[in-house]
Amino acid sequence: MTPETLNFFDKVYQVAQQIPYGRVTSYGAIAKYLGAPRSARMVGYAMNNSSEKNVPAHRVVNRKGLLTGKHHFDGTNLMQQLLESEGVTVVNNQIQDFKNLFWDPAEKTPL
DNA sequence: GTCCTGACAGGAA
DNA sequence: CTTCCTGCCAGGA
Repeated sequence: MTPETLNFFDKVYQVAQQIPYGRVTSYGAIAKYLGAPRSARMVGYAMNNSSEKNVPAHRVVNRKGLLTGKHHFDGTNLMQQLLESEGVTVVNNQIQDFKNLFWDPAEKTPL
């Protein structure tokens, strides 16, 4: 693992921590923001180790607003619970009104 | 060293 | 609108 890789992972965590309460973003958006638009998968991979970090991984979903990473949380619907507790509506593992709740780290779009 | 896998994304059919 | 296929990059066997 190269130092650059460690930096990338660390950056991912930092960006994820910037996600506002009740907002969500995508792996690709984070990757693109870090200058690695082709490394969206690496963002998800980094999130795998986010358990030890203080990172709201539940606010990061794929571009369709689908909770693809819910299986990596303890419970079956823990990720959905966390989101709904923040006011985000989730139906069938999919975030409703995803486009409106989407938060681009580059744009930092306000609600 | 090769091969397989994965919390993705984008485009095509 | 949905489903399928390809490209990417890092890690583990």
